[in-house]
This record gives sequence, structure tokens and C-alpha cells, in this order.
Amino acid sequence: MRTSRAGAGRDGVTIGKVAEAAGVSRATVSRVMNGLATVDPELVRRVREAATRLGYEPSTVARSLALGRTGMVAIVVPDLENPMFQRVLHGLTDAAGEHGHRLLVASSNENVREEVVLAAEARRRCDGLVLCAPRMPTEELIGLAGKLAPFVLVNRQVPEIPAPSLAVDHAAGIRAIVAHLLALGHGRLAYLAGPETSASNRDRLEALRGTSGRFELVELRCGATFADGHQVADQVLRERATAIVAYNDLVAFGALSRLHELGVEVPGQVSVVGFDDIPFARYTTPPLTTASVPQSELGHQAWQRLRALLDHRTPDPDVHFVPRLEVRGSTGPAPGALRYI
Amino acid sequence: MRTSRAGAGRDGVTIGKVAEAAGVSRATVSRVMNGLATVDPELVRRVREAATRLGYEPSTVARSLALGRTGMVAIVVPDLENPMFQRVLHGLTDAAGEHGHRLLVASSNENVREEVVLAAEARRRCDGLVLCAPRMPTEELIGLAGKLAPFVLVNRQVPEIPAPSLAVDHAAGIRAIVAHLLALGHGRLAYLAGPETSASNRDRLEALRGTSGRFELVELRCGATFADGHQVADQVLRERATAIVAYNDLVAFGALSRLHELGVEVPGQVSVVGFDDIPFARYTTPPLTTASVPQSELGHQAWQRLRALLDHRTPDPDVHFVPRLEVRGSTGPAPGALRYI
DNA sequence: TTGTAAGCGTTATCAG
DNA sequence: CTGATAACGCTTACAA
Repeated sequence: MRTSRAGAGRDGVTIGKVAEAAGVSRATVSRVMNGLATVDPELVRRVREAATRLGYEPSTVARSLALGRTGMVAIVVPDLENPMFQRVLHGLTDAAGEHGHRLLVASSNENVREEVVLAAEARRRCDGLVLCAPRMPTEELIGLAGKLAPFVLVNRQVPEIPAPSLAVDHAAGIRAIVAHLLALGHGRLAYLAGPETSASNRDRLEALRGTSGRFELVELRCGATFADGHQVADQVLRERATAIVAYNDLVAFGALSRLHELGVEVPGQVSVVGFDDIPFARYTTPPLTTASVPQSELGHQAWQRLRALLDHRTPDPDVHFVPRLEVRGSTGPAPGALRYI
Repeated sequence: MRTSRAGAGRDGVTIGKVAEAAGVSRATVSRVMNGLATVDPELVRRVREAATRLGYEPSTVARSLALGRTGMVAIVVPDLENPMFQRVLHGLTDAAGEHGHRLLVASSNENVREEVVLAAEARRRCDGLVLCAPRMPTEELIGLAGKLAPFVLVNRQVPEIPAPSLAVDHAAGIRAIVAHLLALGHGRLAYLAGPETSASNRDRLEALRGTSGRFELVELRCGATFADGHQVADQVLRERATAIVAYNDLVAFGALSRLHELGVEVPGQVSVVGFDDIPFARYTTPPLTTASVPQSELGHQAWQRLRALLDHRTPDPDVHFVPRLEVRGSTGPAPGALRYI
């Protein structure tokens, strides 16, 4: 005997009571509730009446058990505070919501160990998963792929895994940024590096090193937050870099803020570039030049792919979003440099 | 015959298979999986072995049905894009997560009709609800209270409802803001009003009117977003107000941005005050003076209350968070006014 | 068109 | 300490 305090039928009104009240079988109530056409209009009326009178609400849990699906999908993110993930979350919520699916959100707070547990646990409560920039090591991810399917990968690519993947072409973003800075005459760039575990950080760093040769690159270990960027700005000045390429917008904001405190002019003395184009990027002073990533679009597309998987259809091919360089006020000619373009 | 593609046991490994493989009953497997001490160590070993060998994962859905609880709570917000709600969400996720509860998020996108459906639906999937600044009319909310319980109300008070409520003392925040502006010599304030359906907007407006008499109040219909604030800034200038009290930080940012575009000095010519203190408030130029609301704390506290309810304990008493006025750079003496303090 | 009954995968009661 | 067995509330062949 349970407390009857369940997630449904909690008021004790089950399909059985309704059936009884309407003088029909539970099967018929079920049919009516699900709009199955094959029911006598008169019975439909009686069932409807009984249902509303009793305040009947079908138990989603029982339904899920019987149907073998929950109508929920989960998104696993490393950091809910990050505007980047918030937007993906938003896009995904809206898209899935339109198709009657609810969203479970799980944040690992950058903790890799927790992330694998969360992901597995979330998967068991839902029909599918969106893994957003998973921090877990590739090996581990591959090992878990079976357990987690169906899922789609956002912002992380693992060729060994058959899951759809929505990625951002970080390298292209970096190349655009570099081209822009070179055109402005910058010759010494400081890269404020993100978390070492972050795949996107590795991508960006590699791309930078790849395009190097036409400029000096100073790599500064930093992080992914405003505070990180704020803290590292002093080093940039000591290194005499004329332009900052930040791991992401948050870091760029931090640097911007610190430079402002120090009375360093942006872009007069130092140019600053971010990555992501989170909503506030356009509103800083000066507005941030950044590589724009369509985050909520990522959420939408993730849902499309996941839905295809759930429907046993073939998902659209993977996409590589190429960031669009959003040139705003935070970049300008290098001090004392000729402007080439 | 189902597809066996469920949210659990999807690989077909049920408690029964494990029982069979281990040569015990399902009851025993259940006991082992739940750490019930009353099992022979040898059997425990066999069950464990079989479970891992088969890759058994208990079905959360079946569990929920049997137990009458889901281990999930839902949060219903009007706008996922709003940093305010994002932070509450974050606080709630973390707090609930620590107690093994997962979060379902439902966003109504400011649509009242959808909100009531969402809330009811979300409630049926979860053990409890956090209603964040619900937009639905008081009457309707009262009518739904039975269906939705247990739930806690964030940022909305309805005395007729027995649910715990976590509120922000908007009036106190407004009074602090007004006092600050008066001390700076401002005599004509423009209030950029939020959504008419928003209870917090009404509170703020009332408080403003209440403290009025010592200054002229210009009420401008605005909204809750950056764009709204941006758009309405011109009117403020036409109205010759020397200070802006924005419905929230987002609106304040918008106004700030527009003023910046127009070359209007802040706070030299116009002072601007926000409400909420979202993370970016300290990073605008100039940094935004605002009434600071401990948003993620709201999330934590909401969880505390909800948990008490779920455990059939008496929740801590309601709290009224009194916003702390965060004086930053966006406010200054009224142009040509004596500064009184 | 309607009802009967057998699941869905757990947990809990109650004998043994 | 262990194992039948009956819930939990719903869906869906299959039969009538």
C-alpha cells in the first residue's frame, strides 16, 4: 500500500474510477482520452463528463511505462551559468516543446566524473539525450555511447561514434579573427586559453598555431569565465600584445573590464576579440568583435536530429556551423601600424 | 508488443533477467540494488555480478510507478532568455541535484494560456513544482492550486494560497532607489514599465506612486527586454526626465545603450537604475546601479521549501528578500542640482 | 464498437 | 533471509 502521493493519479482518480463512473471499461476510457475515433459518441460523452467531474488526469508515469517512452529528452551541459549553454538550452526547449516533448536539464558543473553519471542517469529517465560540449574523455564517451543512445552531440566531434553531431567550425572562426587582426596590422596576439579539458579550446588553439608565422602568438592560460579574463589582462599588457583573442566572450568581457580599469584604451591600445557572440556581446563598451555562433539554432537542430532518431528516421547530415565574424568596436588598427585594408 | 525502446530497460535487461541469471527472485535483486541490508552476502555477490555482466539498469519509470514518486521537480518560467530566471534555474538545479532530484524545465514564453497547461502537465511528470513569477491571473492560480500542489511560488504572492512563497520586496527596492535618486537631486523620474501582466511590475509601479510627491513621475510603457529599453529611451529624453528607473536590468541596458548611441552622458545628463542585478550589470559602461536580488539564492530556498513539502515537513517560513541597492556608476547628481548628501 | 486480460518493470507485503 | 504475489495506472491485442 503506497501513499498514493505519486506524480500522477495523486488525487486517487485513476482510469479505473473514471471507467466505473462512466459505466464503461478502462479500455474505453483510454481510447477516449487518446482520441481514438472508434468510440460511440454517447460513450465518449459519458467518459468526458466523468473525467472532468472527477478531475481525472492520466498518469504520465504509467503511460510511459506502458508505452515505452517518456516524452522527455535531456540536455547535459557542463555549466548552466554560461550564456552559451543557456541559449542552446533555450533553443532546444522551444523546439522540443513544440513537439510535445519536455526537457530535463542536467548540469555537471564542469565535473567530468559527475558528468558521466548524470548523462547515464538522465538517459534512463528520457527518450534521448543532447550532450552539450561533453567534457568526458573520448574513450569514455565511446564506451558509453551504447548506453546513451539515442543522443546527439553538440559542440564535440567523435568520428568513432555514429551519433549525429552539431559542431562549430572553430578553426574557421579563428581564421576569420586572425585575418581581421592581421588586416588591422596586429603582429603580436595573445590567446587567452580556455579550460584544458575543453575540446573547443584545443581546436581554437590548434587553429591559431596553424595560422601562425605571420604573427607572434602568446599563449596565456586563462579559463572560461569573466573572472579568468579579468585576472589575466595584466599579463597581456606585460607581454606587449596588441590584440587579445579570448577563448570566449565571457573571458573577453573580463579582459575588457580590466583594461578599462587600467585606463587602457580599446581598441586604441589593445584590440579584443571574443568567441560565441552571446547576447551581451553587442552591448559592451565598446561592443565586442567576436566570432558569432548561432547557439539557439544549435538547440533547434539538435532537436531535429534527435527527433529523427526517435522516429527511426535518418537524421539530416551533420553540420559544421561556420561562425560569422561580427566586427564591432573592440577591434581597431594596431597602435602605430599601417592599416592594410 | 512494444518496441522495447523505452526510457529504461531499453536493452531488454530487466530485473527479471538478472534474477534468473543470478538464480534468485526479483525481490532479492530489488533488495540488492537498493542496498537493503537483509541479504546474504553470497547472494549479493551473485546479483551484483549478474547485474554488471548483463549491463542491467533499473527502469526509473517502473520505479516511479511503483514508488509513487519520480525524483523530479519542475520549474516553470515565463522566459528562459531572461538572466533572472536563468539564475533561479541554476540555483534550483544545483540544490535539487544535491539531493538526487532532477529538474524539468518548462518555459511558457510569456504565454499565459500555455503557462497553465505547462504547469499542470509538468506537475504530473514530477513530484513538485516551482512556479517562477507565474503570469497567470490570481483567480486562475487559486483554482489550479489543488492540481499543482505541492509547489512553491517564486516572485509572486497570493495570500489565498497555502503554498510557500519566496518573494522579493519590490517596494523596498524601489524605495531604496528613489531615496538614492532624491539624494542626488533628481526631481523628475521616468519609470520604464514592464509587462502589464507582471505582478512585480505592478508592485514596483505602486511603490513608485506611493513614494511620489517629492518628485515628478513619468510612466512610460515599455517591456522586459533590452530592445524595449532601447526603443523607449528617446521618449525619456523628450520627457526631460533626469533619471530612469527601469523595470529590470535588461531594460536598463537597452536604455543605456540607446543613450550611448545618442551621445547622452550617463550619469552626467541622465542617471539610470535597473532592478535584479543580473550578472552583467556590473560590467556595463558605466556599471549599472541596481536593486540587487539574490536570484540563485531564490532557487536554493525554493528547493528547501519544496523538499520540506515532499517530506511532509513544515517548510521554513516565507521570506521577503529585501533587495540591496548596488550603487555603481550609472547614477550621479542630477544635472545642475545640488547634491544633498 | 466494446470489454477482457495480459503486459510494461518495479517495489512491498506477507508467508515460509 | 528469501520468494511468491499483488499492486502501481495505463495501453493494446484479441475476442466477443
